[in-house]
Amino acid sequence: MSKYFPSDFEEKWAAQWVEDGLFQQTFEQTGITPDPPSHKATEGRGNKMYLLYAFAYPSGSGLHVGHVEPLTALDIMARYYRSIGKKVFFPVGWDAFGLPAENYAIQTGIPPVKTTKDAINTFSRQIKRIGVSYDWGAEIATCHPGYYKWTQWLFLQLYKKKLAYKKDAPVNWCPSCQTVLANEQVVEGTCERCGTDVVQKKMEQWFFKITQYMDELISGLGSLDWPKATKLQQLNWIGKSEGVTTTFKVQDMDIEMSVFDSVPQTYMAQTFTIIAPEHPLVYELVKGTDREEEVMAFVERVKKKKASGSFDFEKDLEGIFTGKYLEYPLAGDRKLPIWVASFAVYEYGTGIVNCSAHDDRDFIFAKKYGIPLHPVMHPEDPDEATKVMSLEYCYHHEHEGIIEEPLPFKGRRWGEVRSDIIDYLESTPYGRRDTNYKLRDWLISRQRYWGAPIPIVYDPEGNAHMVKEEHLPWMLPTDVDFKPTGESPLRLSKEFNERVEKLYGKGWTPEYDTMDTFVDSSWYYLRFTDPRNEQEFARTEAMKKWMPVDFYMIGPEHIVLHLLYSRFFTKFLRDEGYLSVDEPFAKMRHQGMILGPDHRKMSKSKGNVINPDDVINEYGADTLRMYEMFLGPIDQDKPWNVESVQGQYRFLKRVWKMFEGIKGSKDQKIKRSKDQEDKVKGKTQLVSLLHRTIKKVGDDIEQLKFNTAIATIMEFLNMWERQISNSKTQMSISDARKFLKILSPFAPFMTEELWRNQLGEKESIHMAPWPQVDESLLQKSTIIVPVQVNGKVRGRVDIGVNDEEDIVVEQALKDETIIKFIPEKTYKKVIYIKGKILNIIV
RNA sequence: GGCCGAGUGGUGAAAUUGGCAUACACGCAACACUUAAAAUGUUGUGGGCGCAAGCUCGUGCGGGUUCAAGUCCCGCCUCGGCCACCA
Repeated sequence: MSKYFPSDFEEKWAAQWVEDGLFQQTFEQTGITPDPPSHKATEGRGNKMYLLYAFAYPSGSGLHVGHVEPLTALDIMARYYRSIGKKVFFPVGWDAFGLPAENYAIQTGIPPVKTTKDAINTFSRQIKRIGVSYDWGAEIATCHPGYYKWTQWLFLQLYKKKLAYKKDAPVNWCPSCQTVLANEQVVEGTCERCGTDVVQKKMEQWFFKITQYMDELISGLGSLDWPKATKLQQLNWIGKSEGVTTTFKVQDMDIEMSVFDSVPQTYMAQTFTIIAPEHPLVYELVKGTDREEEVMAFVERVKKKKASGSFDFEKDLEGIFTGKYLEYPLAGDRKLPIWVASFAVYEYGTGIVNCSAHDDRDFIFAKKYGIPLHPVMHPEDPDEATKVMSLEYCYHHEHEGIIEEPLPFKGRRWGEVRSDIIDYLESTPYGRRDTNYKLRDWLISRQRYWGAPIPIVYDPEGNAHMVKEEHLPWMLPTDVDFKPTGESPLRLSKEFNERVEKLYGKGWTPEYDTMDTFVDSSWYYLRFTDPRNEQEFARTEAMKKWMPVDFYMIGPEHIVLHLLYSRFFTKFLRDEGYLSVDEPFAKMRHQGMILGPDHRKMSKSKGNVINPDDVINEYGADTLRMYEMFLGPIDQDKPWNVESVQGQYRFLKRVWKMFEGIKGSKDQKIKRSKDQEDKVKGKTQLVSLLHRTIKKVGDDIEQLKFNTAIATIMEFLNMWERQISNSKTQMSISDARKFLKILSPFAPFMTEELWRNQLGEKESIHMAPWPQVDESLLQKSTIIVPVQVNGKVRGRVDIGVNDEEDIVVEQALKDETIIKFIPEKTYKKVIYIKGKILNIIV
């Protein structure tokens, strides 16, 4: 047998597995008869295990070490769950539409179809090279007409239910990408992709009415096994808040204004009203008055500042008086001056707020412009109360204080009075209980080429009609120019325009926009269950068989958008009768980021990028996999260490060497002669450790603790080598086989090579069952227990596992080093935690 | 500003969930093999004191609970992530 050269066999086995179809066609088992539930099942419904890694965008630069970590983790799970008898479904697909390919086309003129195909080929090759046991038979790509046909179908279903609608709305526009961006794609006022300042623009846009499902998107989180932080972020994003909406008349005008307030306790403190600069009512208020010019100039200035992204609410806290007053009969004949204020948010609530002394921003604003304030709550300390009432500082409404007004509630506590005040406001003609959300409907229109065309056509009067289902897939035209013009590229396609007139009539025109790629990627896990179906997006039985996804691994960057959208689609399709699950992803975790050796995020400009191909060329794919899994906990950010990689290579070489000695040796019965006693003892110890290792590796994989699983395997190898050199004890072949098997999910290539060539097995190691743990071997008969005196470890005793306290104490008191610390030879108290520790208190 | 997470050797990190702190690995040092290097192997490796057995301090800082705290409680400090004008 030659030395360990991974390049000798890794690619051979990768090709062989594909040829033998080892991990293939699981989706075809989609079945009609569900499998009987397994007792081994710890996750998943019955015996199925749907494993999913976030839909990858096939970028031109190829696979990154950051992809290798989650891919390997899922692959380990896939191989492990298969060997304990689960039906594993582990499909692969490509989130293939999107801006980078189109931007590249703008630069080079190479069509996105071509670059995307190349990129997918590169990714596929690399993923196969690291041995990911994907089911390639279920491969899908969102840019394929066979896929986007159903994305368009989904759009039409939403349209039929009025959950897809068109509206003229101010949108975020990126001047560089020449496209509309969703709120979520605007980062600090700049475009998420190119960093250009985003501007506001009004356009007719298509929306999905995700807000229809807001309450269920909140309540559904309860049942999910997701990281706590992720759930919280979703909650914050939806931003539900309950309160009161009150409506009042503007003095001397025929205008009513509504305001939302989630802190209605302040209502008697409210002394002025602010309105967002973007609000159309601003113009109505000042139109034709002597304030019109000044106010509208202010509005323009603030809007521009906000659009540029440089708006800072503390620095730019400013406003202007409209000259109008809001009638406020809740406080007698009080009139609230109406101000346009830079910090009022048009998109939230009604865009109009009544302000009081009990809010930091309101307080600062009022002080700045000399607007009177009227505090109604104060602290219990009388000195402090005087300061608050004389407006020395803002006593924030989140503090627990004593209510002064309204009089019927006087003397009660702030937090406790809230509900009663809402009831009171509801009993007046002005208020009603109300709920507000931060979540907006989902803007899906994109003035872009490389996406799924929106399946809508317009008649000559401009009315929207659905593209007929028999015309799906509504093909993306190819005769387009990629130069950005601010128009949708599809507008200039001759074929596209002619197609519509031919199919629908003279003067009919297509919708030129394409869909946000998040639409494509928010239902792909359903298509996987029935990827070649041409009649339906997926058969109901197929989805019933596999859904929900049992384990989903995605990067933390997808916490908000992708997950909310996917949950929305799932709930919609359930309501339409296609699906029987409420939530798509039962269990989810996030992989951490692999940082550069300098502990910073990898990037070309920093020159700290590690290329997985280089690592494979030097050490092989097994080493790369082992290293990334050994680095640390999967959900944590971890720096790459160039030198540490060799540690894994060294370990694999040692394993390889061990199996050199195995070939040809037979399982021998060791004679129980005197000189053989060491051997027997060593062998017993080794076998016992092997079974503990098998158990721990399995447990660790199920808990995603891949780093400690590997450490455990290493400990076993250390022991194995020591036994060979100390007592000349070799393990039996059947035990060596078990060892190889538990290593095989981590290092699939080397273990396969040794399994077949060294152990002479005919079937792949990856089809072999996980070794059974012999529970009787897990028990040790004697253990070493640390002995503490007054809480400090002073010695150890060797005792039987089941020995009771008095025996252990007796043993401990025989030990000279221990007795040294018990000068009086007596003790007050003894604490013995069975098998763990003995503490003697003197 | 809000929410979440994290601080353990020279480095990446373990710690059966309150029970021997530093498993496993990297690095480093010495030795063996070698003409030499690489590779490999052996031994050592938290700080201080000591020839040594051993003692003592030690998980960001300060307190507390407990027979026992990296782990639980209270108060700080530092770093990272996300959201940030949401009334």
